[in-house]
Amino acid sequence: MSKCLSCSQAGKGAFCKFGPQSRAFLQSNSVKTDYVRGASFFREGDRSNAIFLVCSGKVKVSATSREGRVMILRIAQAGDVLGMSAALTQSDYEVTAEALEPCSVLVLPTRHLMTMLQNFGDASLAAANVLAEDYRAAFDEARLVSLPSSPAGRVARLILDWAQDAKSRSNPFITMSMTHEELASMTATTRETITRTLGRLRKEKIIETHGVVLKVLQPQALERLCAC
Amino acid sequence: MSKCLSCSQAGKGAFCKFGPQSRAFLQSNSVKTDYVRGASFFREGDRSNAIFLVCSGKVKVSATSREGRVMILRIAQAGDVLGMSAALTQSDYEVTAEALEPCSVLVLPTRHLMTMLQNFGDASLAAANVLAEDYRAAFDEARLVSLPSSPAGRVARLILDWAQDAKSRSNPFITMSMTHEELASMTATTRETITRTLGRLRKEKIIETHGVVLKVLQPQALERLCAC
DNA sequence: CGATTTAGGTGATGGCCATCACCCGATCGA
DNA sequence: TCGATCGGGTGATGGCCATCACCTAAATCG
Repeated sequence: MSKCLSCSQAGKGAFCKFGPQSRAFLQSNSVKTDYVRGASFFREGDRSNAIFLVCSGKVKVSATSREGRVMILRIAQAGDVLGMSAALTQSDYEVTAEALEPCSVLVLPTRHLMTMLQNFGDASLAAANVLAEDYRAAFDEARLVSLPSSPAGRVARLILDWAQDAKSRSNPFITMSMTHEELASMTATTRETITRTLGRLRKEKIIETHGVVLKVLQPQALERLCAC
Repeated sequence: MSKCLSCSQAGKGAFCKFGPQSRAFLQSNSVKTDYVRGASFFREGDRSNAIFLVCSGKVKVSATSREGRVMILRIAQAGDVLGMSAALTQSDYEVTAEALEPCSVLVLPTRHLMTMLQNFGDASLAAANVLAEDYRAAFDEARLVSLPSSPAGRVARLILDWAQDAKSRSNPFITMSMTHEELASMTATTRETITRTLGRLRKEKIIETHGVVLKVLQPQALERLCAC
């Protein structure tokens, strides 16, 4: 695997696998930028003017209602690209992207993105793959929130998703580095319900927690709860 | 606007605006297929092997939980393309596509899609736009279900979205050609709640219905209800 | 170090809505 | 023409969970 020049990592992201031409174009037309924890790349409703290639750090992607209710769509990491949909359709950003950790990012202005897509076939395909990932994240979120019939079920579903993810990395433990508040935003419920639901799952020996580490003891019980 | 050869319509969809080369390729490598009402193009979990260009008819795009709960993602129409994400990532279909009316469709096998994307720049861009639309549909659904705090709020939100849509076609009336059951599937609630909520909105003179035609009398009241 | 903020835990309460059950009218099919 | 099916309407009920309120411990910070 070739290295992603800008990240100096073996990139897994769609934009890390460019050929020499598109890579050179990307390098000379994007600006490397650093964000401190809490800083926003862009906010919901802003006019879109660039896409953001995450080189390091974690990024919270969310949308907010006027009343202040927050929906967390996903947590983006190195290799992910943010703002592609808004840039392609030349519309406002539909989400807010905010650094959860200090982040290093390549910022590629929309006009250069367009040039790149028109000139380099591999870039077009990469853009399509980025959008396919964005779509899956949104679809999974919709599914997570729509299908289980209760908040408790959604929490169960979320834990199951994590478990599957951990399993795919052959790790029996889940590292849950999110606050109850954030979990509530991902499952369309409230902080108190998260606290109580996790407490109940612990008491019923369905899960086990040690600090941020979580272990699933009875996957079937979780599946029964979410029923999806 | 050039005609979409296969639909013989002035196409609005991304795949209706091809140049002569890609259009010819599409024509000679896809198969025109008709589906009767109720027939499935593909079902959730099927191995993906083609994309589907809707030429006429309406298509319900949905996902189902094991327990039978249904989430309707969107209703696709002429010009829309279905199955792009699964084809691009060479994975199983993540949704079920089902004809709500007799449908005429161009079916393009995945291998030909890949060839097309590699050879024609406009096709790659069109694919990216299709994915951007898919993403927006999923995002909007997630937002609709996540942000309003109650089922009644989600119904209000849905009606507001329709109203905006109707307004953009400068039409004061909304044609609601869906059953209460289907509305429930779009708002993650139950048929009874839909019936009762619509009844309440009627009684409070917030909306007015005559058969399938719906008119919003007090948009502000709806916004207060959904609070998003 | 004291003050403040943040994360998490918990009790009380009340309303909403999922569920079950049943009914009615319209449409359809044989 | 008559069941059968489907879409829609409605009552009763009970449980879940959103909301509010308050508390504790830990972290942060001046």
